[in-house]
Formats: sequence, C-alpha cells, structure tokens
Amino acid sequence: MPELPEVESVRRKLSRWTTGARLVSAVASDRRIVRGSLSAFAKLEGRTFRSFERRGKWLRIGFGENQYLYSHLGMTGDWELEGEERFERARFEIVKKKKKNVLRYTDPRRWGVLALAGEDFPPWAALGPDPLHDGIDIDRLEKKLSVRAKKSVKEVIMEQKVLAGIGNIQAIESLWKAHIHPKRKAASIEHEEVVALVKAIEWSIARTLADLELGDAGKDNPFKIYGNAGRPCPRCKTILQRFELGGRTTTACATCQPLAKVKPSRTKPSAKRAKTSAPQRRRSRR
DNA sequence: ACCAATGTTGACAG
DNA sequence: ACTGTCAACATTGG
Ligand SMILES: [Zn+2]
Repeated sequence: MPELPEVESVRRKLSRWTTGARLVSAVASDRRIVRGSLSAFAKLEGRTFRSFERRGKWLRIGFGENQYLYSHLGMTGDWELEGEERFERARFEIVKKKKKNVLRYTDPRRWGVLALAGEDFPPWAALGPDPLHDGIDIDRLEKKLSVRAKKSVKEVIMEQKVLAGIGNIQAIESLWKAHIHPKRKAASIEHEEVVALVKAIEWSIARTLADLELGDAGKDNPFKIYGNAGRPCPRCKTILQRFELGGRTTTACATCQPLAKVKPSRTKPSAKRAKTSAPQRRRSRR
C-alpha cells in the first residue's frame, strides 16, 4: 500500500473514519512493528483523534498535547475500519457519535512502523519536501540532481530526503512520462528535463491518487508501464524492458527513454550506442 | 512450487 | 569518507 498516493489515500480515509472519535483502547504488541514501549499505547486511551498528516510515506495522527501516533506502512501496511482480523497487527477501539468500531493496522509482511512521539520525531524530521503538500521546487531538485554524478536519476528521486514519498512505482512512471531513462546519471539531467520531470511526477501522483479515490472500481494495474515489462510501450509500442537498478526492479522504454543522447546532430560524430543490458537476471527478495 | 513484491537500513568491499 | 552492491527483514499471492 505504500507510496505517496497510497499513503495519502490512507490518510484521507483515516480522517473520514476517526476525526473526533475517542480512543477507547489501543493494543499494539508486535515488537517488530512498534518502536518504543508497548505500554505507552495505553496512555492514549481516552484521547480524541484530532489531526491526520502525511509527509512522504509517513503518517501521523495527532491526539492533542503533543501526542502523535506515527505510522509507516512499509511494503504491505494498511489501516482498516472493521474488516478481517487476519493481518491485524494493532487494534484500536474507537467511539464516534456513540458508535463503536475497531480500527486496525494490518500488515502481513510486518515491515511497517508504529511509534508514539511528540512532534519531533527524527524519521519525520529527516524527510525532504513532499511533492503533494509542499510542491516541487524545480531549482532545488535540479541542484540535488546536479551534485550526484554517480547515482542514477531514479535512485536519487527515490531518496526520501530529496523528494518525500517517491517510490519505485512513481519513479518508474514519472521517468517514462518525462522521457528520461532511469539509468541516466542524475547529474546529466538537463534543466528542461528537470522541468519535464517535475511535471511528470505531479502527473503521476495525481493520476494514481485519482485512481485510488475510485476505490474498488479501480483497475488492477492503473499504471502506464510499471509491471508491464515485456508488453508494448503505450506511447511507441516498443517492448518495455525490465532490469534491476539500485536493487529495485525497473521498467523502461528504450525508445522513449533513450540512454544515449539521440539528438540529431549531423555535424558531430554519431552518439555512442546505448549499452545493451545483460540478459535478464533474476534475484531480489524485496 | 517458485518467484516477485509499492521499503528501509546496515554491512561490507573497493 | 564515499560509492556501489548485497542481504536482510517476513509473508503472501499469482
Ligand atoms: Zn516508448
């Protein structure tokens, strides 16, 4: 469930469900997920859900008096009202307008995090600007990219202090939209490309979020190229490639997202041929 | 039965 | 000190 759009969607439903609700009981006993003391959760009992914020992939629920419940969904975390007990990792009984409900944090893989803290929480403080909440500062991004001569543009935009909330899917989709190959060195991205990338990130986040807001009506794979390696590029019909980059499976179109510059410059010697990627390897347990 | 999965972090080698 | 590469985490669903 976890990139910026998914987390934003969770934030919205939490706000819908629990604004003004009173927390009757809070039980979180999974040591892998809960950071800090388990008993601290009892301190929240009796308090009221007041605010719902998101920064990147982090959520925080405010209970007043500088008490926040921070939540990171890891790879498979989600919040549900009622629903199945199967993947429940934390349970919150709430009362809103006399109605009692169970709010669950579910997380099969248990890579998520729950933490109680005040407004100063290091993982939250460490996040860069959130594209949806703060917008993207083109000059700042250009600077961040220009300094990274060795890393690929995809890896850099996925760093949470560069842009909070961009994950594998959003990176793949936006780079495709901006016609930028994910393996390009971050520092090689030119000004106009940064401008295009910023637009593309906004485009991808907006359409993913819109799709999520449709609820179950949404299709299985609403993405343009993520998860579609081996199928034709929606723009040019070239078969989409799949490769690993920075330990993450990546999809790209070799035609729309050239690795080597294709600028038709008859005066200059021909551009170097793009390196052909090694025959598909497989591995990764992410 | 096998493989891949929307994330993050820490170890290690160069 | 920096950089890149792996592995690990834990579990499910196709
Ligand atoms: Zn294409």
